[in-house]
Amino acid sequence: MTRLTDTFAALADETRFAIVERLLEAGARSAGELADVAPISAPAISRHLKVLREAGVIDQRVQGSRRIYSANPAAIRAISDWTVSHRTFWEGGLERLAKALKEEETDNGNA
Amino acid sequence: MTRLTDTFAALADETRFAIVERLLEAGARSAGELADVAPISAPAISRHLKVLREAGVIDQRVQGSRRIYSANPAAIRAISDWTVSHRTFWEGGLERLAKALKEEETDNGNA
DNA sequence: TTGTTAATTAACGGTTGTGCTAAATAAATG
DNA sequence: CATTTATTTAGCACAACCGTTAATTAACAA
Repeated sequence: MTRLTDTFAALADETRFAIVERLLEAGARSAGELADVAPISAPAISRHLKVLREAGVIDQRVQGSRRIYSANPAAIRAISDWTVSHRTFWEGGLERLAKALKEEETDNGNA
Repeated sequence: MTRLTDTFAALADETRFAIVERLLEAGARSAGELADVAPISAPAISRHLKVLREAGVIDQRVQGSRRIYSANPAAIRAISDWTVSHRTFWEGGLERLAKALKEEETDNGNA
């Protein structure tokens, strides 16, 4: 189990956050396909991927000469769980969550 | 509007995370009352509070010679909103969320 | 106004993070 | 087998982060 602070540290960098968002929205991608998230060198991207991987935010699988990365659901869920554990503080009532849930049930569209 | 990466950066430090958790769980506290979250000097705590404040994670109000700090609901909500915006990725179905919500409705206890 | 308490700011040093270029590794291709 | 492509590792520089002690600011109390 990685600490939540490590997860936050991994997501605290704009480039890494952009990488994770890309993986969340577009699905698994190779290192090369993630190169355009920021105007930095390939080695810099590679190191960001390493940081994310070591924090457990993304997973890696090797496919030939490519390394395919994907977001780790558990990491995002851990963050969500933390906010939920304090939900009564930041959310006055249940209306908003209930409404969102209801919309999903009927709507069933994606983000 | 603060960027989410700034919020994550603020919460990426163990001491700052502990401060925020204390404020979330125990409510508003003065700087002095937060001193015991970590075995570090008062100036160190003070600077962490400044980082959290500048990131919009906590609010400060002055009361005589004390500075009273409190968690900013909007910051936590922003994190929650982000996870929710990607919920379909990390949450296979709605069962878990629906269950948690249902428990809250009847139970209504806190964390 | 003198002293005490609460908290911050200033100045310094050590560690960590992030970028670069160059080099290395490993698979795919001719 | 030589070359190209994909990606990482190595080594270096610079900026940011975090802790400390000393000094400062502000409110409170005698």
